[in-house]
Amino acid sequence: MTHHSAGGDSNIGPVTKPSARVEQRKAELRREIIDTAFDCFSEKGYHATGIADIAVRLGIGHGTFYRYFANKRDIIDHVIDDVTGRVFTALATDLSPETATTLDEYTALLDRIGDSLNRVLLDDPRVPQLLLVHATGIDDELTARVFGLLDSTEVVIAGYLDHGVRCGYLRPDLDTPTTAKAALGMVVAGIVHGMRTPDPALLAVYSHAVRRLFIEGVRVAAR
Amino acid sequence: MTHHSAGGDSNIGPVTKPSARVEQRKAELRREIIDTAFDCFSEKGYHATGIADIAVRLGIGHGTFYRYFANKRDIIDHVIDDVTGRVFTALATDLSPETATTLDEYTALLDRIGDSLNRVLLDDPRVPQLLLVHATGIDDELTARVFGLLDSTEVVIAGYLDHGVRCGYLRPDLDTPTTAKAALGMVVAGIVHGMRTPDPALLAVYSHAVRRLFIEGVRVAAR
Amino acid sequence: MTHHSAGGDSNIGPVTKPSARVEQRKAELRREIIDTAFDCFSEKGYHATGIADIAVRLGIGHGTFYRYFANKRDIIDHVIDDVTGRVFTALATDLSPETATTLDEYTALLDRIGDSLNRVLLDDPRVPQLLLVHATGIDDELTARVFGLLDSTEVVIAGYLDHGVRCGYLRPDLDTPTTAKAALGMVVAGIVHGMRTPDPALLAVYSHAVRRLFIEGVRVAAR
Amino acid sequence: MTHHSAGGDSNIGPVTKPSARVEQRKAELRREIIDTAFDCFSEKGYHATGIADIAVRLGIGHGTFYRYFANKRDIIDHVIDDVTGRVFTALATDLSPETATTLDEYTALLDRIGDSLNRVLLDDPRVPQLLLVHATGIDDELTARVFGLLDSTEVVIAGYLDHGVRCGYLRPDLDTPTTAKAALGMVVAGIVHGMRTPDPALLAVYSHAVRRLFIEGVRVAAR
DNA sequence: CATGAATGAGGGTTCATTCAT
DNA sequence: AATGAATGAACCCTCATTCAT
Repeated sequence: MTHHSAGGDSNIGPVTKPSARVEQRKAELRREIIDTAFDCFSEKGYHATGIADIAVRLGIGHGTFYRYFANKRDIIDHVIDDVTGRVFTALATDLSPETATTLDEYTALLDRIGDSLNRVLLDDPRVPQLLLVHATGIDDELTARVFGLLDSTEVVIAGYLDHGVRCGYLRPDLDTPTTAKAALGMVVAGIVHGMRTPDPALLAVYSHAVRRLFIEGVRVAAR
Repeated sequence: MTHHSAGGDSNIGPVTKPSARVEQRKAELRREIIDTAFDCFSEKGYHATGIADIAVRLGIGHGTFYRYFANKRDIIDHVIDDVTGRVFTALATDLSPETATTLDEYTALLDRIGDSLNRVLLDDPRVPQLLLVHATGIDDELTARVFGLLDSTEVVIAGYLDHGVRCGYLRPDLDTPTTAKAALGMVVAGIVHGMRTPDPALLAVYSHAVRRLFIEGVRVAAR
Repeated sequence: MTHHSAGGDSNIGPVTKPSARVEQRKAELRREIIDTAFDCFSEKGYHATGIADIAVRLGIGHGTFYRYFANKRDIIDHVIDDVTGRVFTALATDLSPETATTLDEYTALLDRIGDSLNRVLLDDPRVPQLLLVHATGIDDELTARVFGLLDSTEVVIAGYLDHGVRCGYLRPDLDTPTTAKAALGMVVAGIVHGMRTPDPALLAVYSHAVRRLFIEGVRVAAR
Repeated sequence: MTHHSAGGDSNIGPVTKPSARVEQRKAELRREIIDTAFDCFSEKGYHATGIADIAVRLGIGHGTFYRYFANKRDIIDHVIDDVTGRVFTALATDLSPETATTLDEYTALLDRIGDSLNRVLLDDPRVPQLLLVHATGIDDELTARVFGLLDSTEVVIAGYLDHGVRCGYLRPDLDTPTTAKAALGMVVAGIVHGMRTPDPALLAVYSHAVRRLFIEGVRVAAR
């Protein structure tokens, strides 16, 4: 029964139907198109990128593109989705929710968050390039989505701050949503910085300065 | 501004030469084109705006446009220049360079800077709309210019911080350029916030929170 | 379905060779493709119908289509052939050639012809829809074929007229080919009418009016 | 004042404003586009004709086309309008409404109507070519318009018949709308005939046969 | 033999830019 | 100097057809 004849894919058990092979190949190509589109969009921008550019770079006919995505607008949506997903996944893995119960632990948490961000975004500066430089201004809807992303992040940060207030190592009167917005502002500034001059060392310096500013402010010896 | 012509043209008494009249009219129209282009670009974005849109809105032929600006790329440059100039002028008027010698004075100065920004930008949310949403991603060069603007602002902020350090009301070991970047991040976050939901009250809340965070950090009772 | 195993499946008596089975299946599918193509073409028109539309409606892959027909042009040809054949078959069955020997019999014959036409064409208004609305203008050759159809019909009609002349109940000086053309014009007008508003009653009224006009003309009491 | 200087078109009186010149030129080009589109559509059909074909044949850039017509659909509409108008104008000039009061006069009127039709349509067989061969099947709406044209004609014919009934030279029980439809069928058959083989002589023969059939029917000596 | 993924010619449409008036 | 008619490069998208599986 287990005749390992030619091919070997038509054997017993849950046979990978030929359609499954094809299905997988399609998923692969879809993935490749998204990736290549991501490359093009983040490098040249949405408007400067033609469907043909994506197709040529992938070595496929441009008609093929339209078998996988409805139109040009469709692909940028999927690219953004993909990038967003990747970023959030990467972040979510790393930072456990409320491990910090003291200020020191909190500082350490911030360290880790910063590191994660750096790893995710600076590993590939094309991510912020796409999200912050090229994705805005294509479309009202898309712009809204990017800002929505930032809003979500703010909420997450605010959650961390709330936790800190509850634990008593952050000011009890802290306006957490607003402070979250300010914090995110600093984070984004750092991301943009790293995007423009991708130097891990500089990033570390920035992270450190932000962390200290955030925790202690800039005044001399408090009191 | 760059009239290198012979003889002054705004000379009292002696007849305003016809050419001067014409020159003035041209300058006016040029100004109007820039303003209208600003309107269009900030509302619909660069790519969605056609030269015809600008011309129609102004009531001129679109051929005329090209007598004043070399091409579409040229006008966005001038619009950005114009906006930048307006912002800096407005800010420069208000905030005297180094009037703060104590932390309280410094806080007051920050107040005033914040107010100025609000007045300038939130008065017309189309300014950040243009600079942050629509101007990026048109062009590498233009993107660079927008970032250059932020860089310049950072330098200015860093100057303030240096002054504070010298005056002794800011931490002597403050990494001023880096802290400036973080500060600008918070400012930009506020601007974006105001651009999206233009509510002066919310803005004031944000300004206050940022100021306090900046001065004191977020920790409980320092030490 | 395509088990080409040994042994005939439904072979009574002399074995239907497997190839015959296949041959028959092919013929069936071919038939179905033509029918479905007819549906699509007559409903949406030639250009608005894609090969994919036909294939999807039939539940076959669109590649399969090309195993039965050379190209899109090919199928419309066969559809027209098929329709033409069906119409002529239906008509031929009913109307025996030269049964009319008196004017009354002739009138009765015209009745029957009219009824047949109605049955064939109005039963399915998609037939004239295809032939008269969609088939013309695709192609010079195809247009010619449709007109050829009409020409053939003219010849048939002329035959009937000749018979009437020979029998003496039609004017001896009747220009039969030309009159046939006029008669066909009236018939086609009726078909188009029925195609647009398929009401058997109206059709009957039209048939009657045409018959009387044809036989007697429109003048008052001849002479 | 009357300096007959160069040109001579800027003289006194209602000066043809330069804009008027241009306006006229635009109208001309618009006309030429319609004519050329008519040529292309009637020769090759709607689908086989590209905007580029029209433009090239006219010696203009294809972008220019879009300054005069919104899209491809728009031009066929205007072409049909134009053709329709031309036909109706030509017919309306010739055939005065109700000049016929006797059967003989009526016959003469039919003669003239026939001649007019011949002149209009056979002068340019491309007119029926466009209307009957190429215009149907492009679009439901356009097909409806063509049929509407025929309907209108039917109404006109019915009017003539009603007049004849009132005058007493046509059967009092004549179903005029229905007979009009039949009559139009014969006319269209003739037009199609002339379109396919444009021979005035044949046309005359057909006209004559139709007239006689129409007036007297085909039976022998009406008692 | 059936399938449908891949292909690319082809066509409609837009719009920045030029230039004759 | 102003105008806007003309232009054509460029781009998005469709769909008939091919061919490897």
